[in-house]
Amino acid sequence: MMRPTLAQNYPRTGFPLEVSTPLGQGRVNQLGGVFINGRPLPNHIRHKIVEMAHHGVRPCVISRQLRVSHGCVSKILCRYQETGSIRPGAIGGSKPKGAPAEVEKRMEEFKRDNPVGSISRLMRCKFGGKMEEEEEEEDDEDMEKKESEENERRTKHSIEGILGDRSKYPWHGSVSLPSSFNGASSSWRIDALRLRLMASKRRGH
DNA sequence: GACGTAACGGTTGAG
DNA sequence: GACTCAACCGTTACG
Repeated sequence: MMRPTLAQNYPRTGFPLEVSTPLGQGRVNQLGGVFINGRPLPNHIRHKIVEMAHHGVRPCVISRQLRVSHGCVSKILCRYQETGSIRPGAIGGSKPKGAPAEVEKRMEEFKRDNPVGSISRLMRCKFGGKMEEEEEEEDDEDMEKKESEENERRTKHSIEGILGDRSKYPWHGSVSLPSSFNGASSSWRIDALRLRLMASKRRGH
């Protein structure tokens, strides 16, 4: 798919309006929402997106209401369909160089026995021990704790700090997976391909 | 107008 | 402690 040059997107700074917060981290998207480039949306926003979708609110409405780009709404909902989790993936770090042989063997066996769908989801069911929703709820509390700790530690990097008033988003609770949710998207796999391409370019191939 | 997707720059953290 | 690399993020714009 074609894409305009970055200069078209972000003529001057390489990004849209920067929000003049004391933190100097926030940026404003086209919908007027505040975001931190490279950082996940706050958990309660992600929750809200999923819940609204669950209630039949259309993605475009969610996008406008929460002032989150529709691409992001789409991504979050697709991820939710795929994994059953609203949480962002683990950012940063490196994968272990190699899984222990036993683990690899088990994964192979598991793949053979379950030749469909997302292995990760199956793995979660098999080894995670908890049901998705239950896990999600507990994780939320955990996340909330972690978030506030995180905020104290480094408010500078938190969109919560920029958005400030969390009481604006009183919504909190568990979300059940709509049965109509089915299917998958592969949009973010492109990133992996892209990086591979970049790496091979760097190596001169 | 709504939606899915591609391409991008940025952030993060293990190694 | 500084650096690299590969994972993720949310954005915009195209189709």
